[in-house]
Amino acid sequence: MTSVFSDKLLTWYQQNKRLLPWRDNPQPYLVWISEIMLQQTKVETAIPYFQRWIDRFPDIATLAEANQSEVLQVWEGLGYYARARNLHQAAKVIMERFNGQLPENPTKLRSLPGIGEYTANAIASIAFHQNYPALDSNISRVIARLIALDLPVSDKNAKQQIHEFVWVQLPNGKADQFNQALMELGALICTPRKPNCNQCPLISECQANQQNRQNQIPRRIPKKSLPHLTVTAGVIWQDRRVLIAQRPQNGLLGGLWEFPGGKLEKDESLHSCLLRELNEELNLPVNIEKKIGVYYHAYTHFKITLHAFCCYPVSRSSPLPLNHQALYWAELNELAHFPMGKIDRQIAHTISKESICLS
DNA sequence: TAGCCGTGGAG
DNA sequence: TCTCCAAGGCT
Repeated sequence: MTSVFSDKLLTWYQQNKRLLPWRDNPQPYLVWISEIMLQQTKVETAIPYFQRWIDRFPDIATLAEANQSEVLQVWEGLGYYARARNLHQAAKVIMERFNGQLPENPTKLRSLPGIGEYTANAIASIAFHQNYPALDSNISRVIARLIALDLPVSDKNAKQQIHEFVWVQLPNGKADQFNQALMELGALICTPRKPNCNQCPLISECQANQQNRQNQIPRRIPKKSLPHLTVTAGVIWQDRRVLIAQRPQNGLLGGLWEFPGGKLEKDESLHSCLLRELNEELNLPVNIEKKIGVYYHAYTHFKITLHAFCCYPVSRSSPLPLNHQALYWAELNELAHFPMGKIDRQIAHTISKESICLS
């Protein structure tokens, strides 16, 4: 059964939906990849990554057989790298336990790494046309405004009310359109700040608009200020090669490569910090030569200012991967083949372009 | 359960 | 280098 509400919503969606590379042909694999890429990521950001991913890994079997370093390379720049590691691992599980086919059941989908409640329901509805609501932050915001919910959407009670609302409104057999329509509305019209209420197809049913509180709903939770760290990194040269180190599998930038270094401690100079870190991480005494640059970056939970230096081992020696998965002496033209985070990629560009320390 | 996990764009 | 936050999941 349908309602005036869902009729208005679906009509608006048919007339205003964006043409997206995964939308016209919702094959399960394409829907899965798109949903993972879109977690905490804007559509415009994800599109070129999606195209590259599908070109490189056209199906689940190809993905399962790939090397993790290829997977992370294609993902480089998108962030939240656990998503890529989980996609890779899930592909292997699908080959082994599900005959190479993405399961249709939301419970089975949720057993795969990287798929939680939202993504399982999104795949079940969009790829397999099952009747499940997929509650993401867009939909939660839209519903919160529709019912003038005076709570943060993360609140347990708020989630309950939102959940009840979508289950009541969900048109049987059209969950795929319903879910995507609400998300599209949240992304294009019912935006977090300054929603475009005069273009909204649901304006006459929106309690927040009627109360002129659309800018106060949903309620925001004040954020803590981020700690700001100072960090050093060494570009260590030997035989015209530079030393790169692979970060541990889990945690920040897991599996990516970096120029080794670490956090500045209290009352420590940049040079002593770098010497100490290279000894702790690599058991490698070095001489520090010229400074390469200063890099600022904001992660999700802290900000850093990183000072990068050219270094040379005091004597010919072999560093040890005491804090890393692996070490590698790379030629400059090899660096592009090793997945890196934003700052380390910038450093790699700098030393490649300017031949710093090489002459 | 609340903290961890990237990056880019908008304001 | 200000704040906010985007189709969340994991521990």
